[in-house]
Amino acid sequence: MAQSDTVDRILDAAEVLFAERGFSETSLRMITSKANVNLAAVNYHFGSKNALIQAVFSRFLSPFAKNLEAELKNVSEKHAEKPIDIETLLGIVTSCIVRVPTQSKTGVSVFMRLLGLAYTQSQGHLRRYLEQEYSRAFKLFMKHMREATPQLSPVDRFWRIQFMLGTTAFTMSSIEALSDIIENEMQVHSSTEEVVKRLVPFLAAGLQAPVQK
Amino acid sequence: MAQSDTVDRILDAAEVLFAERGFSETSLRMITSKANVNLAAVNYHFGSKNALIQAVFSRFLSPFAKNLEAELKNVSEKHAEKPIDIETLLGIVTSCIVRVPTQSKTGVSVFMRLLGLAYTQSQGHLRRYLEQEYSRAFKLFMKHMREATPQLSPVDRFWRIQFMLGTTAFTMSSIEALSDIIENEMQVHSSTEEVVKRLVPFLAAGLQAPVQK
DNA sequence: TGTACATCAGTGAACGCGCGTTCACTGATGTAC
DNA sequence: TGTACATCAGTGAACGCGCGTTCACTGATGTAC
Repeated sequence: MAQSDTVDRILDAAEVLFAERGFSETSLRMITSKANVNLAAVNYHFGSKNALIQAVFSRFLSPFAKNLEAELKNVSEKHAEKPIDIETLLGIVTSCIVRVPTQSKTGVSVFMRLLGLAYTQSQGHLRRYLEQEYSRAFKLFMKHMREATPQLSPVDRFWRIQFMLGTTAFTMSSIEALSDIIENEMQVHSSTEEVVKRLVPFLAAGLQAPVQK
Repeated sequence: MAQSDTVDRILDAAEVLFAERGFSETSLRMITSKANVNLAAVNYHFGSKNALIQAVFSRFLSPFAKNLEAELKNVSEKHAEKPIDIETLLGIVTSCIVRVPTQSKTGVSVFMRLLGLAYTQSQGHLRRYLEQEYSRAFKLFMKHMREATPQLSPVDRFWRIQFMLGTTAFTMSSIEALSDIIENEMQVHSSTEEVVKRLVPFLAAGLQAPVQK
């Protein structure tokens, strides 16, 4: 056991358990026993349970944000000042997500479920941490979103982007349960990648729907 | 204090606190002290915390399900065997939701946030209870959904309905936070009803989006 | 090269706390005879 | 009409439990002289 592979073992176990059960429903004792690590090691290495939660997110959000910023800059240079259309924009986001987990330890679906939970269960400290930590990538993405939907008023755009994030977050947070249901009822297997492929046209159509009255 | 208005006081307090904080983050002591009621009264009247959670949902879901079934039957008779279109269908659902809270004690947004949390935080017992209790209304709604989207394959329809539920649940569960943000940033006030009005075209467009490949 | 000390990852046991639940009890109201 | 008993809403205090956190400690490794 090399020096401080303990830290990674804790992060791996926490990532999986948080994704399976949520944050307040996962105790440090569950995490440390899954990781085969002493209970006190979490507070030794991370300081608190909240700091551990944030560290779990950093480990996968940091490479994602880096990918996203790079890719957005790259594509917008190719587009030579013309705005990127919505489908391309959403495609960039999903491809950046899919590209991360090779760096992380577990599959895409765990990653996705955590993203869903982050929006859905966040207890304040996490939301504040994420906003502060990834505001640059988020603002860049929003700039392109603005350019891709010039027909929308700021208020309509705001709400539609929230609807889009909501759909994604929710779907991702319950993707395992939903895949099981459809496998039972219709004998069709759905990978996370396939679900994302179905999600993109739904979102793009919703974003571009005519505004009512 | 008339006989067993205690029960209603507990339900009122629990409804508000669950909506504000989620289920496992709300303790019985918070509920009973807000309700000005003895701690033991919850277990006396409901038996357990889980049973209280279910009771909170029943109190608003039962009239909603009743409204919905009646309205669906009513409108489909008028349509004389022709399928109801999506916009009308979604309009029926939202109008049935909006019509409930006069029977319940608190506003629409609490109701909505609870609906969101039910999907998002449900700890198994709640999901099982809701599925069993309201399967008839749900199946009726699904039948009309099927007829309104004949162009979709069963798998596509399944996923798009989940996307739709997800968008709604998520938006409703964070509607307060989002309304605050937009009020700060753009000086625009958004009532729950207005957000729902924005949501419907988004959902309808997503549901009817062309299927990719 | 040897010794003394500092640093650091990790440990085992305990801490205090808030939780859901239980239990013996009270006091008001209804019912039977 | 009066008495004995049953029912029922509500109470106060305690129960055991699992939680996140703390603390004194160990033992290995690195550093200074």
